This record gives sequence, C-alpha cells and structure tokens, in this order.
Amino acid sequence: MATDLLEPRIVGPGFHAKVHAVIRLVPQGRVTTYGDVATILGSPRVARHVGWALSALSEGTATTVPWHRVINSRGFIAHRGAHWRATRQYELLSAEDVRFSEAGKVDLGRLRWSFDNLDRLPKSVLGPVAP
DNA sequence: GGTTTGACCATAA
DNA sequence: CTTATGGCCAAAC
Repeated sequence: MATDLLEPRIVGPGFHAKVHAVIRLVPQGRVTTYGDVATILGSPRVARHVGWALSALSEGTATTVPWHRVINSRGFIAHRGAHWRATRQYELLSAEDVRFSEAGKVDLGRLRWSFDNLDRLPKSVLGPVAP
C-alpha cells in the first residue's frame, strides 16, 4: 500500500547481488562488518539480511566475492554453528596478514574498511536510497 | 503455492 | 560483563 511508497524498502529482489557488489569493494587485508554493509545499502537494521545473503553464496560465487572479509561488529568471525566456515575464514584472513588477538578478535579500529571507493559501485546497487 | 533455512546488530536491563 | 528482544526476508527446495 502507500506505506511502501512513503518509506521505500531497502531489502527486496536482487538484494543478494547488492550485498555482493558492496563486499567486492573491500580490499585485501581489510575487513568490514555486516552492519556496515547494511548501512551502505540503506539501513543498519538489515545486518541480518547481509548474513543471510552471504550464507547463500555458492562455491562458484564465493570465488568472486571476498566473503571472508566480513566479520561481526565486535571484531570476531561470526559463526552460528558452522565452525568449518569460521575456520576457513580465519585461514583466508590470516593469508592476507589480518592479525587476530589471543581471543580471536580483529582490530576493527585499524582494519575496518571505510568504503571510500563507493563510486566504483554500479549506480543501480544503491537504488532509490542513494543520496 | 507453501516450507525451510540461515555468516547479525543495537539497545535495554 | 551477560542475556534477551525486536528488527524490512529472500532464495532454494
């Protein structure tokens, strides 16, 4: 109804592709968070959708999206059950010289990507919410 | 068509 | 510090 017109939705068909496009902007050796990606796409509240989008990555698309550079806002590798994935992620990040503390935490203050290359995004990705 | 399945974040107490 | 809760589902089967 009209509510959709007043406040355009951020999540919708093709959301996965947008998430992938944003994550491709993160360079080697840097990391981002689910919340940051969600914020760029329009709202920090859709962080969970970002996680869902990543979980839907196949082995094929995983080679074109640096999914391992996405960690949670506390600086830890997210793992809800799937420990094998977290292990793989740790290995990939370590290979990029991303260091972890004794507790397994990344220094977000130092390595969090600022997304100053957003201009490389296809315009359609940011959609109607883009400034 | 329904059902299932999932990598989170901010806030409050 | 911990725990609980609400928050825009989309995609695959």
